[in-house]
Amino acid sequence: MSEISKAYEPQSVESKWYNFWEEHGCFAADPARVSAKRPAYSIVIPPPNVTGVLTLGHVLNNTIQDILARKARMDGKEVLWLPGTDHAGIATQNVVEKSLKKAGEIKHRDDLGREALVAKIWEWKEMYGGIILKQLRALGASCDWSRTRFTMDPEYSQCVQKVFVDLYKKGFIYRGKRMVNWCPGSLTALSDEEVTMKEQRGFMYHFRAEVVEEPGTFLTIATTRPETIPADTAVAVNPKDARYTHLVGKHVYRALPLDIAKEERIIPIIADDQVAFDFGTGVLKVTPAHDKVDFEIGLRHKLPVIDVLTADGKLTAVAGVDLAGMDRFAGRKRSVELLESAGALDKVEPYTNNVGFSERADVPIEPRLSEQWFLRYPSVEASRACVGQPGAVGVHPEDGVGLDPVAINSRLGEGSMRFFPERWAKVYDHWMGGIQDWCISRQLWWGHRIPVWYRDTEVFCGLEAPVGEGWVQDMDVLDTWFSSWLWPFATMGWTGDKEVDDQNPTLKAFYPTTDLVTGPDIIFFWVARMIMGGYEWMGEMPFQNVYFTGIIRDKQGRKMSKSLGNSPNPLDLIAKYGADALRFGVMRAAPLGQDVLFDEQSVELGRNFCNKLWNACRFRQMQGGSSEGEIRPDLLTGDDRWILLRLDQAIREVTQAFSEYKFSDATTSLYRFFWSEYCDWYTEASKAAFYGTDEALKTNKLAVMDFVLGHLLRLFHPFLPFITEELWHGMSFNVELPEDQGGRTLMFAHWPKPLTEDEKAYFGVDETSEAAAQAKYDLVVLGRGLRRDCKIDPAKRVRFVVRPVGTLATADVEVLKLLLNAEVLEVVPIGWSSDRGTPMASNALGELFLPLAGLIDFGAERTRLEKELERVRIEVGKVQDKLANPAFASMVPVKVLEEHQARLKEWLGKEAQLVVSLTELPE
RNA sequence: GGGCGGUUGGCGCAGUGGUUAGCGCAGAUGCUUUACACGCAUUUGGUCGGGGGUUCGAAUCCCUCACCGCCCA
Repeated sequence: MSEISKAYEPQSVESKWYNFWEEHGCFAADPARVSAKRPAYSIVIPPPNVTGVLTLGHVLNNTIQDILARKARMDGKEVLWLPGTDHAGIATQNVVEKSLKKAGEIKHRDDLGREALVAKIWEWKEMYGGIILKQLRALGASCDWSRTRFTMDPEYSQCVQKVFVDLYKKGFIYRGKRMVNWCPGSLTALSDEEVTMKEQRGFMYHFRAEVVEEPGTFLTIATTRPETIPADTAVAVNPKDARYTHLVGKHVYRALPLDIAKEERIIPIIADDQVAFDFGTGVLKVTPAHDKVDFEIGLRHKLPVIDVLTADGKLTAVAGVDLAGMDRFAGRKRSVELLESAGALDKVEPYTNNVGFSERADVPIEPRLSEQWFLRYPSVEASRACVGQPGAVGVHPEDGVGLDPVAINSRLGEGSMRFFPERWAKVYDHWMGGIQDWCISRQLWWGHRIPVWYRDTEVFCGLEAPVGEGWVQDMDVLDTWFSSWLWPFATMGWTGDKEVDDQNPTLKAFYPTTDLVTGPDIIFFWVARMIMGGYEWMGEMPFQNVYFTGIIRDKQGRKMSKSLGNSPNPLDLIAKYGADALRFGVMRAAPLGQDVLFDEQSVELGRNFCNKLWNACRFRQMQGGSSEGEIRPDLLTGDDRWILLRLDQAIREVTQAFSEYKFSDATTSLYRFFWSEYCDWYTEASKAAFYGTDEALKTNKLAVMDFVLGHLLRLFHPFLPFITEELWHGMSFNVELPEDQGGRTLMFAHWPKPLTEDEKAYFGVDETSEAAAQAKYDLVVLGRGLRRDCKIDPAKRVRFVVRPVGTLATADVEVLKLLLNAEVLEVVPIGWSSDRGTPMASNALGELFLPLAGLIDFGAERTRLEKELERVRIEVGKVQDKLANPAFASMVPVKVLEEHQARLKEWLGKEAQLVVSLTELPE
């Protein structure tokens, strides 16, 4: 740092150091280095979609991971941060299909056929896939790129197949014709987790159906989906519903379709407990083909199933000529018209209900009967038990009643896995408690093909196609999450062959992983399933701690979205402000457990912060001298001792914040220490020495500064990796350190430790020295206030007089003088008295006078003093009232009582002083 | 309907029984003071969502209501 620019310029610095780290293998994890003295630390990245580009959500998530990884390296751990991407079945296939259509290459995927399309997607993936991993480098992510994995790597695919076959053989996987969530947009089945409920404003249609056995009697039925009337195979009432019991067992004419003869539209009136009295008219139309509940009713009553919808959500000929070929929503309108024309429509009311939407395609899902593969989850008990419940002692809300405490604890786990924030453990436990089988087959082409083959009635499940002629492989692929749930070990070279895996050094060293950082929105999709997968195949949980980030929103609290255009491109922000600025800005705004309101201003603040750090080091450099000086305790000033104690405090706070995953707390502590304490007070005060002539004092102060800055850069490194590395070298803090402990790079410098008692004694720092310095700075603030109140030009250097309670060291006098911008600071003994009416302020250090030799406006001074007196008297009153309460004195702890008495004394002292000042003030 | 989270100065937050309720941003005023105007100094804003209770003492604990958000049905 021979020539230092006035402002920090991140662009060249960032690429320089990132390349340096990569070239020197700083991110590489080596299991051979793991030992008792060098424990392993590992994180697997939540693999972004291979089609993904960096968003602020990724910035938040990956900055946290990088901070954790870098902190762990400084703690002397062997760190593996394993990166990679997810093939993301539906999303990727959609993206590529769309781009092919746009390019005019195809009109429909059938134009290419399965094999050719998959080949095209691979081509696309090789060309554009994984851009996001390159973007993560710009953020400073210290991933071990040599271990980058993709969920469709050959080895990874092998894992997926093995797991399927294993579960099949264990009886956890079965195939069946069931009601599933069908996405008419993507033409595939979805799992329950991929369906999100959305409130929809629609209508409740009331229509009449005539009772066959009692002509002229009508049942009124309420429905939101009249287009499915042609698929009704019964109407149902509650058996206890007195309004309808007499009709049970009779029949009605189904209202639609109209082109079929009435006699062919007769359906039974049945009784079923599922029917709610108070919903609609209490009469439910039963449509087994198009509703989950109705399907179950249909099973119970052996009703036929009539399917009137195609895969892409159009009505079939079965729905009648009037509706055939129409889209389901157009069909809804049309069916209402038909009911009306037939005189069967009773009334239409606005109605708001929740409709399941396909998460990917954002269209309403269609419950649909189809042949799919399902998984009964394995290792559920262990997975549910391992997550520590908040306050997990006592009774479980659902079924803990009557269990003895030991049983409850083993059921709920001793919290061997921890969630941050803790409350997600409850959500997890609740879901695990009501877990439903997982529909794992998808009617897509991009993904892991299901390893099952058919020949006539034969079914074969295995890693390889069975020998013999005529076998046809299942057409479907597996849900993407069926590969993601193996991520923590499949990425580490797991094979499923125990003997081989036991010899796998990566697995041995780094599994289970230490931390997982992800969003709570995929707690069921991914986190829960990984836990079950971990137990099932590794016999252990896959991670020890799970940190759930918040959701990034704009400053108005809205979610980031493309359509709103409120989602800034992180790369633009990095180009404008620097990666460190972005990281710091985001982390400062992201408290544990809360959504992050993002504002570009916070990145600007990060930029300003980096610039301040840059300039603080620049100031130190400008004072000259080597950076290897030893601190001489005998030469320490009050300011030096104070900043050493503040540093100690900052180290404690930041380290503590890390242990609780409270990153915004850590940034707050760092911000306060560096800006408010080190810059505003210590650096400013140091100028008194640097502008002076005491060379020994100067040299010692430089040593203190280097000590503090050296620690400071380490504390900042996980948050601001680039600028800290640049300064670390620029300040030559690396020079005397061993190569692997900060000599080559700050990345491996040791994390700072708080001062030991011995060190404190050596430096002579204690609470007294801290309080003394604090009082000095307080007095400066009071003195500046006097200047302001007396309307003295800030640039004007004036005379101050200080009357200290004890003794004031020369260095302290110099500091006071400088910080007060005083021409002269006269120290006077206790007996000294000022001219009448001299403005004065006092605190624990002593009294400070601003003699103005007749320049003062006595009226203004009187107002100032009276205002102050009023404030002080209010406080005196408050404390007196408390102490006057007999219950207070008798019940309160001694410590609190003494504290109040001391406080009263202090206030009374101030009051007396003000009274004196006022009486002395000339009229 | 059930569960969870939130409500503290204009904005974002900290503060889980004992101070004069803090911090950052924004605002105001004044400063091109030789580290930094991406800066410095000073400074204005709050009866801690409403009500009730426990306590010598409540932003903090309990009850209740209201509003906002998320998840599950």
